[in-house]
Amino acid sequence: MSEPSTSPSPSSGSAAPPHRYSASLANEIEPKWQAWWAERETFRQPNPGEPGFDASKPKFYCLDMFPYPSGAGLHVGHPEGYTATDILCRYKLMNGFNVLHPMGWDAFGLPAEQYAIQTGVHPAETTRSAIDNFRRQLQRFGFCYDWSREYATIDEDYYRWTQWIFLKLYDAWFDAGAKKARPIAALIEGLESGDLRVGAEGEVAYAAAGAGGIGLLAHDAPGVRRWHELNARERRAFIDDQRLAYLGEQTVNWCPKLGTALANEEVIDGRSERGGHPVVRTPLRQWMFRITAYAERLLEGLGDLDWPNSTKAMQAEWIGRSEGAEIEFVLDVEGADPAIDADVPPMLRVFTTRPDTVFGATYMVVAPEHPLVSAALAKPRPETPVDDLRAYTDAARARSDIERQEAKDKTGVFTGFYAINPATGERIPVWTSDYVLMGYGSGAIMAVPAHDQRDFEFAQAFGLAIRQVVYPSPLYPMWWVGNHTTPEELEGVGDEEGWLGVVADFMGYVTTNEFDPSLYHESFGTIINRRRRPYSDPPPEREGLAGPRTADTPMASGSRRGSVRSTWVEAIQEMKFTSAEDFCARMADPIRVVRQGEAYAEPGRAINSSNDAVDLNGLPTKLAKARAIHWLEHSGAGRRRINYRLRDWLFSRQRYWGEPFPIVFDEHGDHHAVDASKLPVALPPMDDYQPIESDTPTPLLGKATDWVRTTAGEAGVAGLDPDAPVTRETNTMPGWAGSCWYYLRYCDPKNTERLAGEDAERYWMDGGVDLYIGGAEHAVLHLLYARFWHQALHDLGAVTTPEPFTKLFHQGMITGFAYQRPDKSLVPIDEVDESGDDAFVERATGEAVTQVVAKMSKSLKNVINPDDVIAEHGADVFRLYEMYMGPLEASKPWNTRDIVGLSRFMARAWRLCVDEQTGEAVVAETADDGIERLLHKTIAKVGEDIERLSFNTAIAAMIEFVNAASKADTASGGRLTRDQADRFVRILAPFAPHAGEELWAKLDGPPPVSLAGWPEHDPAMLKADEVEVPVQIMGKVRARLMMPADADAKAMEALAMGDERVVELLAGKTVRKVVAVPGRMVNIVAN
RNA sequence: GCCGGAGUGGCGGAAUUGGCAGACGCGGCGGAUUCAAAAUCCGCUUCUGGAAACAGAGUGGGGGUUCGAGUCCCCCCUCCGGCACCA
Repeated sequence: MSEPSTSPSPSSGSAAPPHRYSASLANEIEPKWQAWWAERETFRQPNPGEPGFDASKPKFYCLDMFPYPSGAGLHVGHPEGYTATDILCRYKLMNGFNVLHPMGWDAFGLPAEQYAIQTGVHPAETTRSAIDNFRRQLQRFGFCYDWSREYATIDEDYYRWTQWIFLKLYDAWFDAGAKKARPIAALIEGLESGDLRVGAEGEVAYAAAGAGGIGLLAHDAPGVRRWHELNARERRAFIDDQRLAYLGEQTVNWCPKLGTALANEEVIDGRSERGGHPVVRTPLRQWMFRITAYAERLLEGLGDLDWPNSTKAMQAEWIGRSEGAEIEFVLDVEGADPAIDADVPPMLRVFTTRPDTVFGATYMVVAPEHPLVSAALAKPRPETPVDDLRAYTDAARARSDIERQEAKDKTGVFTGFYAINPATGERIPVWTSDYVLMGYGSGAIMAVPAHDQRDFEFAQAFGLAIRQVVYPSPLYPMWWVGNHTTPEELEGVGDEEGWLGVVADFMGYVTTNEFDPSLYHESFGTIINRRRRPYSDPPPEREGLAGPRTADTPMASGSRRGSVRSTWVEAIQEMKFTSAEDFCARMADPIRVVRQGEAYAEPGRAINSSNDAVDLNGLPTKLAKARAIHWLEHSGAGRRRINYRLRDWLFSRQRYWGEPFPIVFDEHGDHHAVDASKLPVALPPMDDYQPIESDTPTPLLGKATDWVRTTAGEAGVAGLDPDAPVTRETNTMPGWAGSCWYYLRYCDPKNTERLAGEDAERYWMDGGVDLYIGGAEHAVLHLLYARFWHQALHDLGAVTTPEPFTKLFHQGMITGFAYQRPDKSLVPIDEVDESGDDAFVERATGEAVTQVVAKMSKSLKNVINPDDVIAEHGADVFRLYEMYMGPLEASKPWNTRDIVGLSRFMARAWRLCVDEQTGEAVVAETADDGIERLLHKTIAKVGEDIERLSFNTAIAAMIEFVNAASKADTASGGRLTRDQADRFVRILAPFAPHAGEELWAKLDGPPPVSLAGWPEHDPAMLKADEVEVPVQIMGKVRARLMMPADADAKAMEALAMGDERVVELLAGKTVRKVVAVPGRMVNIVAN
């Protein structure tokens, strides 16, 4: 293979050696090697079945979150993650992997469209030029992407398959019995054969229900109909309602400023995630994805993923699984006129996580949007305050989400209705209040003011009854111990929560020590530790991942604040015992221990909870719940139920710059799919992007009238008369659509038959994407949507793996410095002067400001442009600096001053191998043993550190090696032998690939070094014969002795005890114990 | 309030399994080289006391377990990210 020639770098200063490593040298060799790689397609990775593919190698699919190519160009944050994956990929290549490392463009999106609105330039034009700029910038970093796989989501060849996936989900339903998606055809088959029937509320009824899982509707449930009992319209409506992609009338988040509706996930604090514009709620008929059907699987699937805890927790929280019960409260309409009350629903169905507190439900609340409120307004009850109620519901509807969240005080109005509490038989009032949300559960609650803080505040505000039905669990055994002393009675209380032993110790403590309330915290710690048994809170009842959270699970909680234990400690602190007698006497009084003015929402023991059919009294909350549910199911008043916070995913946008839906509507308004063979449905050209001003959200594509009005034949709809007039769907897909499956397309980006060839998909996606690196801002949105599509596609046989991303990693944000005035306001960096040692003053005022870390922003003038940094230092130094700043996952400030350290390192490394005068390789004849050992150690360390993405320590190890080698004897002409330099350059190359290639070429290695093997290391060389061992006396290091590395504990002890200084220090003391850890240290205990 | 993280020199950070705290880099100080500067090279650089040897303190604070704790346990504080009237 030929080696590109390097001309001597132009001398910048008169004295600088001609071949010194410098920015100008870097800017010369870097583009040269980039061109070399591109020309030879060094990083082109063939697919299975293609020439050059080696099936004997293992695969490694390493994915970066592809960027949205903005007009502003690359930010320093982009190359952080990209450099990390690049180093790892190069390392894997050197270790004999087939590496898939692709890059592409997430190119549909709002910024390009907004720019088009302002300037009239077509979004495709601005996007294409932004892509060219991004590509240029990324290539300047020398990343080893397989550019032959590049594509953009706006390519028709790509979004054709995005539309295809939409149709796949459109043509599928979620079979709750099988817990997976199946084709619509299977649903129709099931209905026609009679296996499936149609429920009263449009659900699927199963023959096997009852024996099967929870929530399945049985054939014999009330109102269930057979398929043949439905007419054609009903059948169509039923089927359309079952689709994974369905048209739903929803209250949507409409953002007038952006001119589009947004998904729940895109709305934060009542404002749009992008741009922070106000969002209002308005009803709209929109395409939705039935992601809620996958709630359980999306949650369960998290357990097996190697993802950051925070991200798993956020997804779990977003899915929001709650276990509890559904309870029916019959409305008390006795004595009312049946004719008038025909429209009133017979009962209120509520969801609760605390069925054990049903005896404490003293009133009910429905959301202002609840049908019962409309019923109360239409046909008022005798007690209904009609005017107040109307005023309240009107106000609640007008209130934006922001205002709702800001309101603290509980407000509400009585509806005039009463319901019967199924546990107590009491007649309880039904109120409406906006603290109950229509979108969660059934929009109605049973209120238990004694044990729910919100209900408590509401009851206080309106003078409603409060009944305590739970006694604080931690105090319950203490209270019991205070009153019952016989072993039999203690037995009776049960100790399944593990409290009694600790209570016994605490009793011992309070009876033998003086009381000091301020020491309660410490004494608990002491007691718990003295018992030497793992202390555990009652098993978690919180929603989240399945299974107990122990220290071994990735979800283990670091914080125990707010736990039952904290409640206990707080309650005891507040009681301020003064003596042991006081303790025993007051623990006997249950009322004293409940804090005033607050609901007790923690687990405890049930009290005041029994009727003729069920008795919960004395049961711990967990058991009380189970018994309450058992009773509800038997009495028919309710059933066990799992509720999710997750809502269906709103998929329609009213914008231009997105994928069109492959859907048309016929004259009846029924929707039809465009035939898959007729895809893509191309985005029509337009030159007017102004949003349509309208009270009702109107899609922009409506302006393309020639495109919208077409015929079934023209649009490619099978099953309709080709001449039948149809109108196209004018909404477009959101930006998430393209990024939901892009990782699949990389497997086989040119395939025209499938979204990716089967062999390619099976090979690269085997076990999922091996490593996915990107920002934590996508923790919920992109990563949840992509998992949903993937799981659905897996069900439907389009992909082979159940989860897309096996290992996920978030790189931290690169921040910048800013300066803060005493009042905490920030000052741009160009308005600040340094006034001595790390002190800063604001130029305008002369006042002192302090340096703080802040997000890079235009207003703070602290944005770093990667192009500038490369011009000043070169890409290799840039890469090294970003990797050396700190742990990849940490957010770190860019400090321009620090980069020079990596420049110096590169120069030293270069000088280690190259004569700065001649530019020739300089090598020693003989190897220095110490350097050889250090090289082995460094090779091992760098390899391990790359594997665990600890690039900062890997670089530190290489710096150490270069520093040590630079100091080595130079008598033989060089510091490293050719063989040593060869090995060092190979480990340096993944980090600084251009300099790596250049040095490799100088050392006569055949390029590219990128495909040379990773050097071996000999584990025997990592061990020294003699090690320095610290000798501690009472835990303090008092001496350091050289000892044989393989000395055993006895020998070490003897050596330590024989040391002069140790003998001196031990004079007059008795040696109690000696602990010697071979190869580590010796500790002598003496007094 | 809830969930997830973090807190170590002047600064960025290291310490992988409970075993020498501060690797490595920046900055600073001193020196060599130079007419001079840059660059480069060498030495020192946690704090306190001391000329030094050395002694004491030290990983946000308080307690505990252990021969030994930055690391494990308990309590508290601060900061960052996320969620939030979710029944």
